[in-house]
Amino acid sequence: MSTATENPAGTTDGEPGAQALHLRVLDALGEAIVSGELAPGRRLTLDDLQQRYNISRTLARDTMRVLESMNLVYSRRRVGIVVQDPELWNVFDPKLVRWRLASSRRAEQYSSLTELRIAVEPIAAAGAARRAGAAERRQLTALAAELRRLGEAGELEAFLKADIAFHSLLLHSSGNEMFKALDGMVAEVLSSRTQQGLMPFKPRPEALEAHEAVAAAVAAGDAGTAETAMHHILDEVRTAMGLP
Amino acid sequence: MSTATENPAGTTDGEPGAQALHLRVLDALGEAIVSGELAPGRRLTLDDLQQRYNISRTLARDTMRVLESMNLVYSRRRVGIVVQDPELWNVFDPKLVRWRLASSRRAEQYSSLTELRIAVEPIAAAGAARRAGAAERRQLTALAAELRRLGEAGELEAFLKADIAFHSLLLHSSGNEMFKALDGMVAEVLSSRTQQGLMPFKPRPEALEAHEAVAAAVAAGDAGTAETAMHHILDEVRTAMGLP
DNA sequence: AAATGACAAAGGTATGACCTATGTTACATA
DNA sequence: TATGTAACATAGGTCATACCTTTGTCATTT
Repeated sequence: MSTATENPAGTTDGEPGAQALHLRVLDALGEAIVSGELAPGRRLTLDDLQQRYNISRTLARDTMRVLESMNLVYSRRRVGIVVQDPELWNVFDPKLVRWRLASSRRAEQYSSLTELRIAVEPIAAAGAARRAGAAERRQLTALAAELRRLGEAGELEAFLKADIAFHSLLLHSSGNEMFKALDGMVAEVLSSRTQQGLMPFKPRPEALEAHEAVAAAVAAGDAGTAETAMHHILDEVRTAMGLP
Repeated sequence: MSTATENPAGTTDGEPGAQALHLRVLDALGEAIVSGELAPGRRLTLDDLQQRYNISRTLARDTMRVLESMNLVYSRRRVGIVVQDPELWNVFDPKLVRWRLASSRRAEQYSSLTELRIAVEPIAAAGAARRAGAAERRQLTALAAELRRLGEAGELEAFLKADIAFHSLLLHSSGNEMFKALDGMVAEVLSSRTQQGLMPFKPRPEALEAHEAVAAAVAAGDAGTAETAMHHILDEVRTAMGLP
């Protein structure tokens, strides 16, 4: 086995420009850890990785370093690479969230994310009411109107898209860089609700009103009202998901 | 320059077991990017890194991979390593937070974190009221009592330590893994308040009462009250920091 | 039983080579 | 002149190998 001629990393090798090798290995290993296939405390060596994925030491090290930087593993001389306790993982890393959503533990990840939404989005709405730019306020109002139109027409797919745009824009208008960084995760949660049939055929009128209320409050610069209205939206979500 | 004999990475070489080389390089580069010394769009090459820090290509690549996984840079063939726009950074990565707190932009990082606390901690308190274990409830109550004692005695350092323990335990009792992961950042914010003299000589009585109220509500399993009481604590913080 | 020292395993680091994608430039063509 | 195209050089991607350093482990000694 001089060079990696034998289809490294178990790729099906179908599409040409698939992905960089190190990313595929990273994803594979990350998913293995997150799924519990490689349990906490499990010890690996660079040699294991090289053989398991048929890669060079360079790539094994690259992958390990990234995993280490996410606190999924740590490495010690003479010991090897050890899978960390989940308590220590950087659970805000988008890669990790993605892996968990793809695993059998997806339900837990969703409820964590939903609770995070419940916490953050009202404050983000208040922040937007204080700090959003004029264009953002206009766009938010427009999106709320579009949500009503699409919702009443029962166009669920388009509704989802607009809903994601609404919540994402709100986070971006909040003026808090950490809130902005949550937009991908919120989009993920919203998509999944629709895909898993957790959405009613038509959005409830209360939800439509609440979105309009948020947009109006943000447009008016009324932080308190924006926060409360966003709370109403999330109460909808909470009950829809059967949370307390 | 055959091997790295000339004091690589600019270490002062004083303490023997300082740190792994790759971590020092990572910190140095991360801080350089975060501080703006390496502005977004700035292009580097692996060769640059090797020379700048007097390291081998192996380490330059390791460092780059980690930075890439944090979205601080991206790398493209024939182009090099490009510093990303701050909008795209993984701002929840603890390393990044640490670098920013050490930079001249620390104030922005603090206000982002504080707003995040304002959002998360009340919901975490509510979660704790629902899901905390018996031992956690007892310990929270004990910590609230200790906070009163230390606060009234004016022992600021011990108070800070207990305060951190209180908020950290609350996050850990919330039953939400993502909230748990914020404990280090909350501790950081709390420490800084005291160090920067933003704390009154003695904690305000209202703050002490609010901590006791949170503990009592969690102990009683009263989620709504716990959430509200935590809001009061954070209102204190908000006004102390001069936020709206 | 405890301290000590030899040994070996595994990551840490350094080099050098070759592969491959891709920006750039120059040239040829319409 | 504008445009498509082919050659070229650059810089990361990947691999292989070698040596250093730390640190578990185990046998030896006291």
